[in-house]
Amino acid sequence: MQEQLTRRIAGEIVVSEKPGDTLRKWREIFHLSQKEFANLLEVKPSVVCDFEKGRRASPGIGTVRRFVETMVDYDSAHGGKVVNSMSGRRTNEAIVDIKEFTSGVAIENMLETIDGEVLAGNEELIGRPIYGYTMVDSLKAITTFNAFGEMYGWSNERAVFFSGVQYGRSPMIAVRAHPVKPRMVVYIKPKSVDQLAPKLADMERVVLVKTELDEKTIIEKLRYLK
Amino acid sequence: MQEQLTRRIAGEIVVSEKPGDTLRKWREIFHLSQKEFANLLEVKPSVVCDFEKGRRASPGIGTVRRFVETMVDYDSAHGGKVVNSMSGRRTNEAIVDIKEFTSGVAIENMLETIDGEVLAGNEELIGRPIYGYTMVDSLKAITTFNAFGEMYGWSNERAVFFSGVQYGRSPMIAVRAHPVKPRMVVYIKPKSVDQLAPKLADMERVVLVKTELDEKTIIEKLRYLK
DNA sequence: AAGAGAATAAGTTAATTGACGAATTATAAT
DNA sequence: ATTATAATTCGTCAATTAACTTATTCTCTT
Repeated sequence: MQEQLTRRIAGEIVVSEKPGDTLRKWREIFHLSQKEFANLLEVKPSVVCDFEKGRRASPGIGTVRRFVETMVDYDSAHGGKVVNSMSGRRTNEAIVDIKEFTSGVAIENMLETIDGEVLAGNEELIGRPIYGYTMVDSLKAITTFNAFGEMYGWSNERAVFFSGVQYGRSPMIAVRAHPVKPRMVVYIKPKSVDQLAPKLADMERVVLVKTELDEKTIIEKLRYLK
Repeated sequence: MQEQLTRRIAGEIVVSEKPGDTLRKWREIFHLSQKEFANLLEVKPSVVCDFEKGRRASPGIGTVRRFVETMVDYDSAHGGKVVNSMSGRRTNEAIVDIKEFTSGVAIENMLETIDGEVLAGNEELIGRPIYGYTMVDSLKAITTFNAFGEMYGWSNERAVFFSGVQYGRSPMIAVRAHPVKPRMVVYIKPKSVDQLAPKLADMERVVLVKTELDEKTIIEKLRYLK
């Protein structure tokens, strides 16, 4: 949550026409005076002012990061009023885990890691890199309206893990129906796999895989993958 | 959409442990070689490498911005494969408009701009600043499951405009029910306003306002407010 | 095994940042 | 009106960035 917000603010500052104004806006949202803020940062107030007033037109990302993190951390340490007020959003119980890698991971690599059996997908598809994954509970994902949009993290070049799979049909149908497609779909301990599933996977050029590892183990193993 | 993605990537780079890796990740997602990317940026390939390899530990935000915008613009200009693939999310038809200001706007200011009549809220509440607004269609917002979480932009210190208001009760009840509260609620041309609404507003310390301007006019006027 | 393209490394220079402190100008609050 | 307190301006200077060039090392593909 904090991380999310930190990224968000940082992004806004970087892209902003007037980074200084944006920084100030956030300082004010956090109810900090320049002086207080400067104290937290262990710099002089004039430094804060220089940034806000744009004398420092293109601060380094280190500086931006420090500034933003300081605000967010400060707030968190004081009850997280602001941070929490931003968090009444985007928690979907269907999503068990969602993560981005810092760099690409070849699908083959992930296959090994999760001990996966390929149900659909050729050499070429398996060679492609993915940049993150999402793990969802199938039943909840289907009943929780809107879950499929939220499934995709920041890149759709990712793997989607489904747990609680019965026949393995619905998840692929959902993938087919949704405009955004993942590169890889993994069924976690499916009861069975309907023959339609691999067909749909082929049509969508998605690698379909099943694994007998359980959710926890998978998350654990993936933690150390990039 | 582009803007969104640009901010997102920029934020990720700034906060990243290894900004260079993150930059590279995105360059790869956009399917650009260092050389191609360097050409687009009109710099030498070694410059790209310098960043990716972290020789530039804390690049200026101007640089980051240029890099990210170049990738995103390039993609957009070539069919927007990547940009569009990220966009299968977060489109809620209930939301008519949503915007963040670059700096705080006093509620009083906004009142003038939209020619609003105060139904609830004292001096103190009216003096507070807001940092953005969201305009929603009441009916859709209520029928579209989950809309109330999405209503809040990046700060909840904002105004929420409701159009299509019948009795003006439901919107305030929704506000009351939701954990995150806006600072200001505006009814656009309400048919009537139930007496319960201002009571709820008082309880929540929210400024409740009605205006007889229509949606378009409001959006137009707000465009020039900060 | 050779050769091409991509990626890294290293050396260099001008421009900018990051930070300070002192002086100045708002902005409240008694 | 007076006194704090907060915010801004600006000159200065060491440290860093941004960018170029050229040379070297990977990594494929044929």
